[in-house]
Amino acid sequence: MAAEKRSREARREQIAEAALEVIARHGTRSLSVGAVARRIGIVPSAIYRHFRGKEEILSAAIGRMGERLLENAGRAAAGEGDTIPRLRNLLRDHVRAIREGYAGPRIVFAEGIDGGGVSHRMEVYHVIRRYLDRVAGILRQGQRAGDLRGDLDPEATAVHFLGLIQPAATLWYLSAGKFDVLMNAERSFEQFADAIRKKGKRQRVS
Amino acid sequence: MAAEKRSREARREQIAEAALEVIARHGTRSLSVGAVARRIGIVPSAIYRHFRGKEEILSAAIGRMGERLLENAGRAAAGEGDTIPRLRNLLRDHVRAIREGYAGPRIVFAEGIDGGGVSHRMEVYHVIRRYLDRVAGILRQGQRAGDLRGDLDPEATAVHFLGLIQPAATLWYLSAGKFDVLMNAERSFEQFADAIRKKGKRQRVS
DNA sequence: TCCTTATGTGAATCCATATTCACATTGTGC
DNA sequence: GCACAATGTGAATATGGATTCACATAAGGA
Repeated sequence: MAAEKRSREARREQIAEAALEVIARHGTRSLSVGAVARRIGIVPSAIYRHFRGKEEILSAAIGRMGERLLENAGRAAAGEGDTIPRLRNLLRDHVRAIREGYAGPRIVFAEGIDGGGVSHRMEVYHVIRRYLDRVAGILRQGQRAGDLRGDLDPEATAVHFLGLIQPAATLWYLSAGKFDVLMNAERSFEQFADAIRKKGKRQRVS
Repeated sequence: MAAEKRSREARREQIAEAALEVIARHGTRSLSVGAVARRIGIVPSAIYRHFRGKEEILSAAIGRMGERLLENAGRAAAGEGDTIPRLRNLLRDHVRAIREGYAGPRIVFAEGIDGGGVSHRMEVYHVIRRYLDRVAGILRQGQRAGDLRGDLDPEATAVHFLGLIQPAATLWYLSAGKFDVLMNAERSFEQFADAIRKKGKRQRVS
């Protein structure tokens, strides 16, 4: 039973997407060339027509995952209104992504990824760093707008923001979805918001 | 070159410890029966005299790791004086463990662990939950002592506490130690402390 | 329509890892 | 000292995954 041929571009996209889906569904450790091929409906060796090997697939998948993560943060950065609700919305986006089973949160928040060398770690690291820069940007905006304390360090606070969701995500994955990620993330967020809000500051009307 | 024979008990301890050392040094994905055996200086098949298989080694390693994590939290719980410095000390213990290269943080904070089934995920999950219960206990003590806000939810706040260090740890591992885990964890901690401290409360003298 | 190239298939190869098994050696108890 | 059990060794086996390779087929261009 021969699969339909696809153009190089189309197949590369499909392969990278299938890799993310395998990760999302079964975890990063279950990613194999075979699993990706099966998901698409081709044989494993066909994959090598489009990617030089597993390492290249991983890089493509990480790149994709990173774009989506940055999109989320970019949306929050581009939004209008008071900073804290925007950050809350970003947090909720992450919770939604976790629950709906996207691969990005699983890689970043819970399991890491490794296909044979340091290079993927650095790729994931740079994805996270770029994301944190985005969040730090939002925090700086908030400071300029007078929503947030002027004395907070945007970079370190962005790391803290990431920590509002990471443990909840980890526990959600470990418990196969039983842990209440939303409630915990939001409770943590309220404490965080309390700490970063400029004192005496009321919420601006958006 | 024959290795010295060891009693069952001694060897089991040695194997479990070697497993944690392999993880600490090279990450959870590099754990193999062979790597453990090499670390000890015996052949891989000798391992099966003492453990039924890799899965049992993993369980022993997770158990050990869990005990150490709980010890740390237990020390903070048993300490005296104001709650917030005790939590800060606990946080610093974690940072130290990360930097000194213990396996526990690597498993819990960054990479997870998997040897073939759901069972290890649940083991790690339970380790973390027991740890969080310990931290929640410290928070309750703090509430009763009047150090902390009475309206904070101890369980959710314990999750937040975990989030003060987890992203920093993840980034530290991903960057092979380049990320400043201490500074970031402490900055996050200051915001956290601000949010949970009972208002108008001065630090008790210990 | 024909030819060439791109892509898919199926078999084979290689490698690493987990594990079993038969033999060897050491340590303990009588 | 001897016998037995426990533990270590080294070879073999099984499995899964990554990858290569020769052949097959489809698609695009002349």
